[in-house]
Amino acid sequence: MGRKKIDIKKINNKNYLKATFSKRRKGLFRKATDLCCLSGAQIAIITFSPGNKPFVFGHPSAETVIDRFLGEHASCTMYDDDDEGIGPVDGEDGHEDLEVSHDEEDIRSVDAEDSHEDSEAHQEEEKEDEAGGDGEKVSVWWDEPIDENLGLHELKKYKGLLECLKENVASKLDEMNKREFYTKDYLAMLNSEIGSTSTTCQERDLRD
Amino acid sequence: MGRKKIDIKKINNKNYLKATFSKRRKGLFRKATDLCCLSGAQIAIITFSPGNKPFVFGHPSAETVIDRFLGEHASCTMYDDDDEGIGPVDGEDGHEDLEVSHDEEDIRSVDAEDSHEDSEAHQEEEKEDEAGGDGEKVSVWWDEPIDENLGLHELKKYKGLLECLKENVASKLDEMNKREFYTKDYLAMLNSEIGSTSTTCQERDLRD
DNA sequence: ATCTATTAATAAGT
DNA sequence: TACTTATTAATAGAT
Repeated sequence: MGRKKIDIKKINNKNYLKATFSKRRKGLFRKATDLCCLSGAQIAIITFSPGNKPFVFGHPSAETVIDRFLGEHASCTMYDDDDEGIGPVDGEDGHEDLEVSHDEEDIRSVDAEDSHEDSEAHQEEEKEDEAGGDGEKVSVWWDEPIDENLGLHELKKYKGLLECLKENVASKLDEMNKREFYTKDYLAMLNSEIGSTSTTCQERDLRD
Repeated sequence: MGRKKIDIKKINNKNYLKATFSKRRKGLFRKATDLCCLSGAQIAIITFSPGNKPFVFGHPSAETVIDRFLGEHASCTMYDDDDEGIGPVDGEDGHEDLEVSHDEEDIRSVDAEDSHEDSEAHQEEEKEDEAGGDGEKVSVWWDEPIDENLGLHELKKYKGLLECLKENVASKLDEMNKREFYTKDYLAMLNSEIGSTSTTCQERDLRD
């Protein structure tokens, strides 16, 4: 899709790599946004750029979707790494037959890149401590640059921690599910938003 | 992008909704695949369709990326004996300069849909027990019957991708080995996989 | 699921 | 990095 067809293989030129990642990442998030809007599906996208900066997209929020995902296979207590079980995700809903029980519309994404921080945030009901204005790299964890030169070592080191986290998430999620997912009136909010923009998508772009 | 421009707003017609979700979800995953291939970025996408069926894409695996994401935010009870700065946020980054410390190449995704279950999977090093097939809805791609209409088209389509992955793995593996990270012989595995099947991608499709 | 007409995304170039 | 434009890629509607 460009002046010239390109092979889908690893790009080595750093500048080209960055430019391409940036463009395509945006395109990917745009696609996700469209899909969410059209179908009401819940989507979470977590990306670690070539520079290892996290960019995350989520509807209703990355955490919500991730929790649901983890919760659906982590119904038990433990799971070693050998359990790659994308488990039988049937769980709670009997046979929704396309019925979207909770149809909130809220799309958000947060990302961070070396020399470019670009966040697209969308309506939300809470969490909005602030973002941005802290000079250049900002502050809220979910909207943070979050960078560290970690590697597999770190990942390994936190393996246990993560497992613990997963457990917590699993139980929390379970609790949440029992209470009904989210009862917030995203829709109403959304409608008002859509009324003016036809899209719930807002985009912030903080250059460094 | 079609015979006619459509508004990006909630689709109500169920059949149209399903068809659209299906098409676009595939498009989204394809985009993610391309982005991974081109940039080597780690990406995880979790989707819950309108029918609440999970579809997940991950490179190197959804869990890997999710864990990394959660780990970086994990501010809970972590017992890190070595302060390696995974800290939530900031401070200062070492300016990774695009260096991808650990870059295994493996793209996988698993999904399930009411009337359509489609899984695209690629190389992996282990994990292949698991049960999952919990009846009819979901299942784990690596433990599925895979009998019905195999998506040969998809398979062909990923042929080139796999080749690309193999290439990447080769170079990355070399780099990795030097650093002690992973010692597994991904390359050998990859080669045998690609060599024998021309594609490591399997696709299942269960109509309802 | 397939097949085209069209629109959308994007590689290069600026 | 943000635009612009020529092309390719994705996909809406129809089969």
